[in-house]
Formats: sequence, C-alpha cells, structure tokens
Amino acid sequence: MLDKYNPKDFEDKLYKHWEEEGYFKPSMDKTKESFCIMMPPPNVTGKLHMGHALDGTIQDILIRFKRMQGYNTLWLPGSDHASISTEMKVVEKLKKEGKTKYEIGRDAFLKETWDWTRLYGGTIQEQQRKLGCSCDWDRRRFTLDEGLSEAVLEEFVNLYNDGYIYKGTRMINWCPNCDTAISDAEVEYKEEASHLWHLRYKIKDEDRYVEVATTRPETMLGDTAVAVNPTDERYKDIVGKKCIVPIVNREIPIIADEFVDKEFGTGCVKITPSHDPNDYQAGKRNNLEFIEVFDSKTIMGDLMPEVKGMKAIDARPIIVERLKELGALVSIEDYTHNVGTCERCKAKIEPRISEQWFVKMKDLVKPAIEAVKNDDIKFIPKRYEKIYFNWLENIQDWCISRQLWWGHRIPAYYCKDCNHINVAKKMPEKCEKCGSKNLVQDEDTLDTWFSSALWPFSTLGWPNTEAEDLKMFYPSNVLVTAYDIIFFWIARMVFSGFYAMHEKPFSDILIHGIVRDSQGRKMSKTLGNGVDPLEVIDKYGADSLRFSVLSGTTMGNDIRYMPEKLDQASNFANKIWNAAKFIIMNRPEEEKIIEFSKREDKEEKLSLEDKWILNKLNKLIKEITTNIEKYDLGIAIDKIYNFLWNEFCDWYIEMAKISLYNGDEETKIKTSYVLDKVFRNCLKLLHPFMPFVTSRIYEELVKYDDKELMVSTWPKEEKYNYDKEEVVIEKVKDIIEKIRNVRSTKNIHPSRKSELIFVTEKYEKELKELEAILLKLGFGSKLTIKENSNDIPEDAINIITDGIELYMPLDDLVDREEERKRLEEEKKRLESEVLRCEKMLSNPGFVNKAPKAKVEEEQEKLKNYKEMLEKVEEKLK
RNA sequence: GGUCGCUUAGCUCAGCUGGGAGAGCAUCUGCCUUACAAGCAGGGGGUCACAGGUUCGAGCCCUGUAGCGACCACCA
Repeated sequence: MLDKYNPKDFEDKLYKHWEEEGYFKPSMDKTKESFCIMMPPPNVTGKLHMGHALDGTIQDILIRFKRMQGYNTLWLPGSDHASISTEMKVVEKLKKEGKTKYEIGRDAFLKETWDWTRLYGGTIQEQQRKLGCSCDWDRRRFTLDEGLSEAVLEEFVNLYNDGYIYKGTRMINWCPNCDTAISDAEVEYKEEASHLWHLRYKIKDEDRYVEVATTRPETMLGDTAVAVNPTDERYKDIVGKKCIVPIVNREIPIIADEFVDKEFGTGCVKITPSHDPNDYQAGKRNNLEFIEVFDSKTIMGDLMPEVKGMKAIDARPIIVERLKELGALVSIEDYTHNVGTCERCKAKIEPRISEQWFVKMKDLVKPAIEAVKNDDIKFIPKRYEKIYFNWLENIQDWCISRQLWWGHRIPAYYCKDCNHINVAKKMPEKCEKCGSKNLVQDEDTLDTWFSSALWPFSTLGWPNTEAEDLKMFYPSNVLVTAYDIIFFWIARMVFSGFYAMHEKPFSDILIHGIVRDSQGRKMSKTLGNGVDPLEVIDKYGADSLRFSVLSGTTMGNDIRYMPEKLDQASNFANKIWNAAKFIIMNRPEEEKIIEFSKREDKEEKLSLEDKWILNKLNKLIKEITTNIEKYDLGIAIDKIYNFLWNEFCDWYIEMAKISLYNGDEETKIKTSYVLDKVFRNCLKLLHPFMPFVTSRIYEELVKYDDKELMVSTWPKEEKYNYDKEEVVIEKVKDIIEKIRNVRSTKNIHPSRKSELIFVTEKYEKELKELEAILLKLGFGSKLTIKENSNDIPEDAINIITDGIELYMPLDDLVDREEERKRLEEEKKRLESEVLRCEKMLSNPGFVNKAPKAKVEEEQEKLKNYKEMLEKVEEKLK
C-alpha cells in the first residue's frame, strides 16, 4: 500500500532486491543483440562527486533503456588504481607516522597501499549503488587486478617488440613534489604574475654587452649560449663571438637560431639547455653543452657555492643580488606568464632531462584518427571531435614511465653484465643476449593511463582472445564521459583498441559537460563549493538527484547545480506517487481490468477522452524512444514530465473522475483500464530516469504481471489512430480554459455554476458525449446545445471559437460594458490574425515557393479567423 | 596566437533537419474541489547580444562586431 512519498522507505530496499535477483547481469542470450557500456573507472580511493553522479545517471539510463528493449545488456563497473594520487595519499599517511616510503621500502610500501585501497576501495561502489546504477558488480574490475595486470604486460611487450616502445633520454615534465616524470597531458598551464629579469652578459674582449631577459634568473648559472635570430640585422656582427656568463664566468658562444623571436625583448635569448624545452632543442641543434643547475628536487648544485643545497626558488634572490652587484642586472619588469603545473598536486613542473620510457605515437594514432574521420566512431556532440583531432594530429611521444611504486612495474630487465634490456612478461631466466643470470628489473611503474587505455578489452578477458565476454561485448556501444578527459583517456583507448584488438573500442562517444556550482564555478576541493551527491540523495532521494542533473540540459554543455531543480524533481515524484494512489484507490479488481483488456470490442467502449490520451501516449512512446536513441535525455525527461503532469494528471485524471465516481460498473472498468494502461506505460518510459519511484509504484499498481518494472519490456507504439478524437478533446480543453479564464478574471467563485449554451453545427454529437466533462470542468449547471444563436439570454458571457460558440448566462454577474470591452479586444486580436494571414497569402513568393501544406494551413486558418471575426462583429452591433 | 562554445522571460536553462517564442523557479490573482497545499485554476513578463546578408519566411543558416567561458599552443 502506498503511504506518503518518502524515497528513504524504498530506495535502498529496492536496490538490494534488484541486485539479489541478478537483474543487473547480462542475459548472455546469444539470440539477442548485445549492448555494452564500460564505466569510466573512478579512482579506487575516490568518493562520488556530482560529476560521477551525472556520468552514472546517463549511463544507467542508457543501460536500463536497452535492457528493457531486450538487449543482452552489460554495464561493467570498476576502479582505477590512480598511481600518483593514491601513492601520494599513502606517502602522506606515512609522513604523519614519521616515515617515508624509502625508509620502509618498496614491498612494505606496496602492502600499505593495498591495505589502503582495501579500506577505501569500496566506498564509491556503495555510493554508485545509492544512485541506482544497474551495473554488473560481479564483473567489477580493478586496473591492478591480476587479469588487467596481465593485459598491461602483454600490451607493453607487444608494443616493445613492434618498436613502438623505446627508452630514451629526453626533456620531460618533472613534478618535483610527486617526484616523478609525467606526460604532457598531465601538465596544466596557469597564468602567474612574475617578473622578467633583464640581464647583460659582457662580450668577450669587447666593451659591449648582450642583453637577455629571463623569467628564471637562477637558471643563468647553466647558460651555455646566447641566441639571436639569424635574420636579425642588429646582431649580425656578434654572432660567432663569445660572451661571459657572470658569477660562473663561463665563456659561451653567441649563436644564431631560427626559434628566436626578433620582436620579443631585446631579441637575444639566453640558452639553458638543461632546464627549458626550447633551449633543450636549441642545445641539441647547436651541439651546446648541457649543464644542470639544480636536481630533480630543485636543489641547487655547486655551480655557485653560496647557494648550494638551497631550493632553486630560494636561491633566486641571492643570485639576483649578486648579478646586481656585478652590474649584470639591467632591470626587473613586471610580467605575467604561463607556468606549467602538475595536474595532480599543482606543484610547478620542471622541464628536465631524464631517461624514460616512451610510446612512439605517430603511427599508432593513425587508425584512431581515421575511425573518427569516417564516422566509424562518432562523437556526440560532433564538435568534440575537433579537440580529439587537434590532440592526435599534434601528438608527441608519450612518456609512460613513472618514478612511483604503486602501479604496473615496467617489465624490462637489465643485464648487469652486458647492459642489454630484456623485455618480457616474466623475468627471463637469463639475459637473451649474453646469457648472464645477473638481471634486475626496472624500478619504475607505468603511467596509470597506460592501463586505463586497455579498459574496453582488458576488462572482458583480453589477452585471452577466446574469452566469452570479449567475443560478446567487444566493441562496446557507447562511452560516456566528460570532455575533460578526451586526451587522457578517450584518445588512448581508441588507439590501444585498434592496436590490440584491431577494432574500435566503442561506436559512440557521448560527451557531457561538467557540473558547476550554483554560481557557475567549477566545483573544487580548494574552493570547498562541491556538492556531495550523497547528501542530496539523503535529503531528496536518488530519483530527484538524477532528474535534477538531466532536466533541461543538452549533451556537451556544462550543467549548473540548481537546488530548486531538486524541489521540482521531488514534487514530480510526489505527483506521480499520488496519481498512483488515485488509480489504485478507485479501481475495481484487477481481474476485471484484465478481462476488459482482452475484449475484442474494447475499442468501441472507449470514450473520446480515452482515445485522446491513448493517442497522446502513443506519440510520446515514439518520441521518447527516439530521443533516448539520439541521446537527447534532457528533452526526453522533460517530455515525460510534461505528459504525466500536464496531460495525464491535469486533464485525463480529472475527466476520468466522472466515470469513476458516477459511471456504471462497465464504465469504471473501462476507465480503470485506460488509466492503468497509460500510467503503466509512462512508468516504463520514466523508469530509466527515475528507477526507484517508478519501480515502487509499479509494484503496487501492476499486480497481475509477475515481471518487475526494470525487467519489463519497453513500450511499443500501437497501430490505432485517434487523431480525430485528439482534435476534439484539444478543442474542448481550449474551451474549458477560456471558460476558466473568464471566470477567473471576473472572480467568480467555483460554487457559482452557470448554464452552458453551445451553438454549433459541427460538434453537436461530441459535445453531447462530453457533457459531464464540460459541466464539471467548465463549472456548468446545465448543458444546452443549439444550432443557432436565437433565443440566447441577453446577459450572457460569450466565447467564440472556431466551430463552436458558447454562452454562459450569468445575469447578475455580467456587466454589459465589460462584456463589450472583452469582445472588442477579441475583435482586435482576430483582426490582427486575419491581417497576418492575408499578408502572408498575398505574398506571391510565399504562395509560390512555400510547401503546399504550409500554404493550405494558412488558408484554413484565415478562413477560421474570418468566420470568428464575423461572429464577434455581429455581437458588437 | 589558434580552436570551440555561450549570449533567449527577473533567475537557471530548453528550443530537433528554418514555417506563428517554451519549461522550472520567482512574481501576481483566486481556490483547503473526496490522488496530491510538495497541490489546483488563471494571469503578467522576451525588438531571442549587436550589425549586415541569404530566403517567400531566420532564435535557428552565412559574414562581421562585442561581452563571457573553455581548451590547445606557448616567446625567453
């Protein structure tokens, strides 16, 4: 029995039940088409945020929709080991205990981290359950579990053997805080107010100086050249000469290199090949000396003894002071520039020369570009493919090694005797080159995204290509994620899929926006403006949360968190809850409804309003199905909302009350049948969006079917055509609205009824049929239908519509003057409508070029308006 | 510097392939009508950023301008 709507009474219970029943698992029915979504794995120790809530809701809608359509449906959940962020958290924990990871050693550290992930690893899954996510938890995977680790090894070895992976010394991005190399994608550039220090270096054996500018004066200790543009006339004469680096008094060449911008600063650049990517390239091109000024922790070396052992940033003022003393500092200018920061810890990135493992990207990426170009893989919305192309077409080699312990250890084994690198899934018995048994494994681990890139197939059993799941579900159908991880993840999954599986990993990429706070700011920990989805669920229920993140949104656009939407959502849930109560309360025994539904002649028993709502439902089913298929989820949910509230509840239920309260037994059964049919189908349509409340209602409403809502079948359109009936009811609705309008402006109390005198030639039969409805909803005391407007009482309110005229004699309430005014206004309105139609139809361009149907439509309108106008004018005489 | 997006009612946003501007919230008025006051009924409120263009017809297509936002690149 339904009491008051309170989501807490049933949400958790229902979820538990679904899970126990195994409803989330694929049917594995080979006669059915498969539909699969891979859940983007959240960080294993993470907590659910609004982004996850949105992401999970979208995926759950698609999965529930396809499941109801009969697909063999798999939504595979899991989590990511998140190497850097997890390792940092554990390092932090150790720090509190007064330990470092180096002190306790690799094995102990890994044990700590495993304990940590076991402690917090289940949190987010529990939260996703709260949200209603119908994923198959038994297939849950973790990027560091055995199978996925196997996949990582396989992929690494294959890529290495095919020449795509290499080890090399390059300038990479180094995070001094995380103490590891990171990839280009993990660097975030941020504007920072700083200074530009202008320095001058004396030209050797001359009384001249070159002036250079730098944002990092401390790096001057490592300068090994000054460069000018080769076409720069101002400096032609000094190219090839030497100048002296102050403090260290090193002689360095003045060189010419294309990369120097003549317009910037003085047009002279100091080159520090060890600490700047451009300078590094320049250094390579010009065979310059590479001198390291500070180490990986930005600790100064011994180039300048006074600052040795200091942090580079602390050494800066001392070095600047010295430069000033030496007369080498020309000026300091305010300057804002972009500084690379670590995407994880926000520390400033140091460009640094280091030996790392890389994936050669150029060729690997080609099929990934191709697939999107020829629509084999589609971005929704399409515009996001540009971001994808832009990234892939300009891609640099991917630095995949990390100086971390938490992750997949690189399967490279160095021979201590001959230095050969053995790459294999397991430690080889002996060096493949020299046979030595003196082998030692690379200390580093792989970038987290290396394993995430394999997610679409590693989770299904790859590298076992015979795995049943892999055969059945690869490629998956749609990948759902926010636009901010197109580079990190999407692009890498696509090329990895083509490389390992020789096939795309998914067909559609559904990109949604990010959830912002109510002021439009990004939700962030530092701002503390994040909204906890669990708190929202606690207060409003999961259905309301799900509704609120989708209603009125478009795919790809950011979403602003609006608490008011939660009220709207729970009001809606409450509304349908009460509608259910009404239906249940007033219906006869189920058997009678079932019996009626089987009657051959049931259509004949249906009234105009029954056919109207059934026809509307039919259209709704078609539209919602199409909308979901096109991923127009925001449109879909608003349409269901509107139908249930404004058509079904506001009109149909009100009309149905008449037959339920006053009708005979057969009429009651018939009406209950329609109420049940329409409402039941609406619950189905709404179920993917608001699974809990719909299921709870369904189990009370539908007693005669042993299938529960979430495993019931998706509604299909029916063949009947009740368009004419629909038109009639819409007309009647229009008249009732006009009645209410007049009564409302005249402030007539609902208890004051009036006679309704209709004058019509066309709709006599229908109005007669709808008498009870008109009287009830139109506040009528008596209904009269006439063929002409003779013998109409003088003091009557007059409503004119096309085909039907209505008089409401309300003698004492009718003010003739006012009534005349009202008619004058109506006349004005009609006149302008007529004018509009005439203008359009007298335009030869329109008549000749517009589609015939459109022209005819306007002609029909004109005719109707003219008729109505005539009548109004007559009244005004 | 490059790319993309946004600009529609007081607020937050929809508006599908061009054919008479919508929702929720807010606001105003009247209703405790036996599903629902978390409700019902009715109303007000928009030169769809601006300027051109294409078209019989533009919120929608094209060009340009302005403001806001995002991403990419990065010049010391």
